[in-house]
Amino acid sequence: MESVNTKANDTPRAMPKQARRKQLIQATIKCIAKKGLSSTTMADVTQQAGLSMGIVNLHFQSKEKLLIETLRYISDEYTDGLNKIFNDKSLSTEQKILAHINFDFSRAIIDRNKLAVWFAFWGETKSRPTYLSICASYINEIANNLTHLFALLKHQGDYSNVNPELVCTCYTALCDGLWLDLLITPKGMKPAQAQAVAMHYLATQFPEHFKNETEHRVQEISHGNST
Amino acid sequence: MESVNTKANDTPRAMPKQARRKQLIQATIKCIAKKGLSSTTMADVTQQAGLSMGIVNLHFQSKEKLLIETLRYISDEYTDGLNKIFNDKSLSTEQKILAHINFDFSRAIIDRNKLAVWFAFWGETKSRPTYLSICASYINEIANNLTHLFALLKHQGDYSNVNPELVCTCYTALCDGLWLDLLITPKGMKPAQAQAVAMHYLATQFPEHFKNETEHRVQEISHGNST
DNA sequence: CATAAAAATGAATAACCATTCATTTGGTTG
DNA sequence: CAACCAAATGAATGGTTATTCATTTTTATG
Repeated sequence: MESVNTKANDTPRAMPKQARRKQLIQATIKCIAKKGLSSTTMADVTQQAGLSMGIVNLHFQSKEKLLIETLRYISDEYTDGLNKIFNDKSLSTEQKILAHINFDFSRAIIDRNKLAVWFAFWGETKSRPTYLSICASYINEIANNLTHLFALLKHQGDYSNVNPELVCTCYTALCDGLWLDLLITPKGMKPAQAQAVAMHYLATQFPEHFKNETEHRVQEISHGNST
Repeated sequence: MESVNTKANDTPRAMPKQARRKQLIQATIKCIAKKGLSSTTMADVTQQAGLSMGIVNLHFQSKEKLLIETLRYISDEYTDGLNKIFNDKSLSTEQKILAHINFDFSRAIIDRNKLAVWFAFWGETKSRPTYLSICASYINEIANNLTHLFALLKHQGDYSNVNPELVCTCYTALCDGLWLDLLITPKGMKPAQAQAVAMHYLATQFPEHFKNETEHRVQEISHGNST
C-alpha cells in the first residue's frame, strides 16, 4: 500500500525484485479475500497484479511458496508494527498497552481483506506445518512482550491479585475473537466497538489505569447503538 | 460418531439416506482436518468414507453443497448442544453458564478436527455468502441466549454496573479466541486451561457467583505448569 | 423366486490449473 | 547505438479433479 502499487501501469520493468514480490503478495491477499484461499488460482493472482502467468513461478518457484510468503508478510507486518510500540522508549507501560489496542484494531490491520487471509491460513495450520510454525513464532513473541507489560503495570497500582500470564492469555484470545466478529459480522461490530470491549476487559484487571478510558468508550458506543 | 460409523463394513446397503449423508459429512470433516479445505478432493472424501467416487454427487449434487452441509452440520451440532443447556429447566442461571463453559471446551466440540473445520469455513466467509449467513444465524441465536442469562444473573447479586450485552460480546469473543489457541498451540493450551481463562473473565463480572470457582481452576493449572 | 425399484459403483469425460520454457521486451553498459 | 542480459510473457503441456452415467448390486414387493 505504501510504496508499491498493485496496478500494472505503475510498474517500471526494472522494479527491484523485492518490490515485485511485494506486489504479487498484495495481489494474493486481494484474491484470497475475494475468492477464498481454496479457489484462488495462479491466473487470478497474476491477473490481479496485471502481470503474466509465468511471473509467480519466476519470483516464488511455486504457488505453495507464494502462499507461505504471503502468510509471512502479514505476520511480519503485524509483529513489526507491535515491536515499534513495545520498543518505543518515549511511551509509558500504560501508553504502550493503549497503543496496542489502537494498533490491533486499526485500519491497516483489521482491513477485512487481511482478516480473511489470517483466518484462511489459521484454518489450514493443522494440515500445513509450515503455516503452523510461522504462526507459533509470532504468537510467542507477542505474548512475551504483552506479559512483560502486564507484569510492569501490576506494580504500578494495587494489583497484587493480577496474574500477568493469565491476563495476557485472556486479552490475546479476546482480541483474536474480536477479529472474528469484525470478519463475520461486519455490520454488527465496528473497530471502535471492538476496542471498547478489549478496554473493558483491561479495566477489570487494572481499574486505576483504564477504568475511565473504558466508561468513556463504552458510553460512546451505547449512544450510537441505543439498545 | 454415535449411531453411524465411517467404515464401509458397518453400512448396510439400505442405510437411510440421512445416515449416509451424515457418514459423508463426517468423512469430509476428517479430510478437511487432515488435508485442509483447499486440498480436500472428492476422491479423498469418498475414500475416507469407504465408498465410491460417484456417491457424493448422488447424495449432495455437488462438492459445494457437501461443504455447505458440512458447515451446517457442525453449526447445528453446536447450537443444539447449547440449546439443550439453555432450555434445561432444572438448571439455575449460574449452572447454565457453567454448563456453557463445560460444553464449549468439551471433547466433542473442541476436538481439533472440528476446530480446523470451523476456522477453514470462517476463512472463506468473506467470499461465500452462504457460509456467512449460516454463521451469522447461529451467532445471533447464541448471543441472544447468553445475553439473557447474563441479564438474569445481574439481578442476583450486587452487579448494577454490569452491562449484559457487553459481557456477552466479550465472553463470546474470548471463547472464540481460546478456540484459536487450542487449534494453533495444541501443546501449550489444554481445554481445562481454556475453561479457567473463560471463568476468570466471568469472575470479574460476577464475583459473587464465580470467584471461588475461578481461583480453584487457575490454581490447578499453575500447579500443573509451575511457571 | 421373479421382478421392479433404489442405491451404489467406477471408468470415462471434460474442465481446470500449476508449471514450463522458447520467445519477446526493455534496460544497461561500454 | 549495438550488443548483452535480466525480466517478463503466454501458449503449450501434463497432471489433477469434479462430474456424469451406463452398468452392477442390493433391497423390497407380491
